[in-house]
Amino acid sequence: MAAFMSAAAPYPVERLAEEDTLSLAERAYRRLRDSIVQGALPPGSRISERSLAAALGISAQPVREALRRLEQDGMVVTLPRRGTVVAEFGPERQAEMGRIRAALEGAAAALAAERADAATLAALEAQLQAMQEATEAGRPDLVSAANERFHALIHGATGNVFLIRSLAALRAFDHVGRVRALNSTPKELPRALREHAGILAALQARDPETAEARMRAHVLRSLEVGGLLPHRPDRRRRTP
Amino acid sequence: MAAFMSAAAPYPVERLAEEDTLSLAERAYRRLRDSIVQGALPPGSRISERSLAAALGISAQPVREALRRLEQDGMVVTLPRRGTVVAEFGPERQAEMGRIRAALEGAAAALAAERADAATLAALEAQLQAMQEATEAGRPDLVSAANERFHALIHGATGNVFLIRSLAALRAFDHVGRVRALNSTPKELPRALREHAGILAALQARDPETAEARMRAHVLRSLEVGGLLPHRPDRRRRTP
DNA sequence: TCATGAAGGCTGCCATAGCAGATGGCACAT
DNA sequence: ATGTGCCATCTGCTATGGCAGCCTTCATGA
Repeated sequence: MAAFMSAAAPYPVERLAEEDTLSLAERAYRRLRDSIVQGALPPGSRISERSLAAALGISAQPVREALRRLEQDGMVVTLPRRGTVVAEFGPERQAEMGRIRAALEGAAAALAAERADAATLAALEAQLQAMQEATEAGRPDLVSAANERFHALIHGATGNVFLIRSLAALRAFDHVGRVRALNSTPKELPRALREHAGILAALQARDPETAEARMRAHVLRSLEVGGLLPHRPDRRRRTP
Repeated sequence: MAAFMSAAAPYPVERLAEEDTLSLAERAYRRLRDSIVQGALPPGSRISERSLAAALGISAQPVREALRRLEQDGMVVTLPRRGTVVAEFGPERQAEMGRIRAALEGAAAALAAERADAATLAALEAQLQAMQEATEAGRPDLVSAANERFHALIHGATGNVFLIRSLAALRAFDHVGRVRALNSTPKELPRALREHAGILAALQARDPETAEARMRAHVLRSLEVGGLLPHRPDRRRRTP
């Protein structure tokens, strides 16, 4: 049970909120989510509200809330009066979640193109610049951080709670696959940079359709690089 | 507080599970959600865990869980130690949720095209037939019911919990607008029928791209008919 | 040997009680 | 009349305990 005592978590965006002021349920949720995506809690692991609460040193109530959220995210499945188990997500599950994320990121980009204010656009430009410098410096870790912030800014620009929460869960889901994609080939970093620039251009031009298409293609291609989706050179076949 | 005592709920799909065996939290969630989307709890209404629990005749714990889920759905917003309030969702919010739903429904259709089994395809054909007959009989209510089941079948065919839950929340969100769209003009029913037929054809052809495109267009157009999105005759402008 | 069933230990679920933080009003001083 | 500090009262949040199902187990009987 020492897994829950791990210190760091790889999602700097959410760290902005003070760790101490967060509710116990929220902390338990993030901790469990990180433990699952990092493999500390492999699929099939049985999770008991009581024992987990004891391991975390808190009551069973916040733990229960955290498990409920994880269930909504599809990370655990609980049979009533039976137990809660970490869900199985093999490659096909990962691919599913990735395609769903591509769709939602596209919708977020479209909405952001309509209502992003000047400050947000400036912040996006700053993150793009940071990504550029990190790319030239050959620092994939900094690129990854700027990448996360870039997307988080777009999510926030929509002002839609449902979208923000869903995308936060989905991005946490395949965070590991995303950094792996960035480190795959040396050509990957500048390509991601170019795509981000294209997305930002569409946002500045207030063009929802283009922003959505580019963002969607960006996510899908990063999934292919990460090995979660098969490469599809031909996407033009149609049904009569 | 008699609003929570209302009997019927307009989502026949979820009624398949026995009402008695559902947890109190689940029942409270659906009840509150229906009360909100039907306007019984207008935006800005303050909701107290305790008083609401007393009105429902249950403890505060299940009510709290229901409120957390509604918060994830973006229907309520709660300030810590301050209170919970029904969120404001004017036309622009409705439009947002509609576009998000279009994106997710598209993803669901794409996944369903890959892994829907023969039984599901047959069931979809049956619902299409039912929709056809209801259309010819001039029964918009039956068309609406078959419509909901058609989409629910596709959602279930994906086998993705996250997708299923998200779409259930989104569809509950603008259920009223959807029936209004179906009853808008007499040409609407056969058009929806044709679009469904086209989607099913793409599913049977195992063509994810076409299925996604058609489903997405179908949802977007129904949103336009419902007045939630402006009509966009030209969608081909691009950013250089 | 094998079916059976009762008991104990699990599980998630719910009710109750009490906590700290936030709010509004009121008395008081300026 | 206005600013100020205190207190009753509200809120969401958490801890504790007990409930009803589910599952395993082992003694009992045929």
